Amino acid sequence: MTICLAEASGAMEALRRDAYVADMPLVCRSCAVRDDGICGAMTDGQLSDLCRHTTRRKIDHGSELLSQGERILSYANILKGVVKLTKRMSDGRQQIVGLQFAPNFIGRPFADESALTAEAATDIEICAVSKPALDNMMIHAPDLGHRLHRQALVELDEARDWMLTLGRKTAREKVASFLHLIATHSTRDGRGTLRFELPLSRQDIGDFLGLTIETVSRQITKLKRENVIRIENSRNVTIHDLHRLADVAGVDC
Amino acid sequence: MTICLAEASGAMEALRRDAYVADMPLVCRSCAVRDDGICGAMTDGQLSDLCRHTTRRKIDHGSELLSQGERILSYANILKGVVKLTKRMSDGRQQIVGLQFAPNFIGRPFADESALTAEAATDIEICAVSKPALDNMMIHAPDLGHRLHRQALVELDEARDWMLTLGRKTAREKVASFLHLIATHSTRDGRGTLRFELPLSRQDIGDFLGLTIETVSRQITKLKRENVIRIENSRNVTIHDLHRLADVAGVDC
DNA sequence: CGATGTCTTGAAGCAGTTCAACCAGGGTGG
DNA sequence: CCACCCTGGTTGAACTGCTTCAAGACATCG
Repeated sequence: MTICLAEASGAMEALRRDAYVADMPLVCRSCAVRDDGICGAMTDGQLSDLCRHTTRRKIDHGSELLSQGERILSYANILKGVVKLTKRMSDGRQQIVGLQFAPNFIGRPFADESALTAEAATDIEICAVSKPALDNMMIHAPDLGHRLHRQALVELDEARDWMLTLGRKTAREKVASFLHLIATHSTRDGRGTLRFELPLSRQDIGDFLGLTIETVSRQITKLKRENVIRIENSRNVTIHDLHRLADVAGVDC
Repeated sequence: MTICLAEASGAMEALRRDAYVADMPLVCRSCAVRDDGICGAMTDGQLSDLCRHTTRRKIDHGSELLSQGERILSYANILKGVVKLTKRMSDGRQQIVGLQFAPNFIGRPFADESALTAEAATDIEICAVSKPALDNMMIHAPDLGHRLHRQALVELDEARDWMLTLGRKTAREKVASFLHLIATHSTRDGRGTLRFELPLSRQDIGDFLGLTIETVSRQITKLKRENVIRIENSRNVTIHDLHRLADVAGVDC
């Protein structure tokens, strides 16, 4: 099932051997998220230590990183792209319970088995870390523990925010909330207007919002007609007035 | 607004002064949760240190411990009772995003301002701890940090489980899920049959499930008619077959 | 160019809401 | 002690927002 976070050996042996002697590992030097995520909490020394247990990978959208009920063998840093975390019921119903963007960390310390499925929503790039190696490092680097603790709390806040969306918002507000979420996680280019590509299919959006694909589509069309958003090719979104979108989403009230 | 987690000084000065010289603080000796929650991670010495910054309190149901948007000045351990965590929108809609039972810890490390409201669902008893004191202790007691980290992750798991309930289950399944949740958090007396009192009003249950009070009532009545549950005085529940309830709830699939 | 997958649109159905009345228990005061 | 109210819960009937089912549009790719 799982293609990435399950196996340990990687393809970059040579690079990593070099890295081991250097102050900062070679792979990490050009890393986009060297100072973010959990790596920001580590010294060059710790990093080159840990580096012997990491593997960089590119993964196509749709591939599972980790599967509900499966043993967790690795953690991972997202370097690029979006990962969706989903929960499934036996009859096929499913709910996306979280979206992870770069440079976030994926994994669940203190657990052997995954309670959810992690799947690449877009094509992604990750830096996988062997679980025992990081667990071990956590003992000796309290700063690392703090970062992970902090991220867990941020994810908890996000999950609870979304519970309000799922439980109490209308379809219109839900869709607007989703667009708002993606908008605020994309790099703002230019002043005011935001332009980004949706990382999720309509089906995924539905699974994230607890709606059907049709309802999502209808609400998007409606927001389009009202000029709250603009969409081309069903994935490329432009937002002129983020504040207005937030208003429709019922955010920040 | 907040009546408890905001102020620092308490009524048990004398007791606590005594506690300071003893190995294990006097207040803690008879404490029901001494070995659970976060206190279980502490030595007697640490405990008597921390003890100078704690206050035991009884609080009536309905009282707010902490209010959305307010500064966090204290943490608390729940010794008895149930606390609900809610999020409100400006138009009055609200969603319960978590229930906390004894001996859980309430609070949000690494944040100054609360993103949610904590309110006593039942009459409760808590042991409030000054935030700076515990924050400080966290630096020197990594074990404490781990416990808090662990609890945050458990809460995250619970939140995500509930997202599936909110987003993808029917009213019937939702109500059954709620009853199942409460059932599994109450002490099982006797073999098989469970008997407990609902800690939440119908309104609260609705706010927890993203339903109206009427729908909750109807579904409960239906489950009653089908002998999945028994209810007396609208609050005292008896469950003969927990497995059957789990089945109706769509849990564990 | 047809084939396939993704998205949109329409029409009908239904689960859950809304509005309104009613019921039960528990206090309060005459 | 009964009449009164008040709060929390139940039940009914009409409505509506979202789903379901079904068909069509659009884009991509062999």
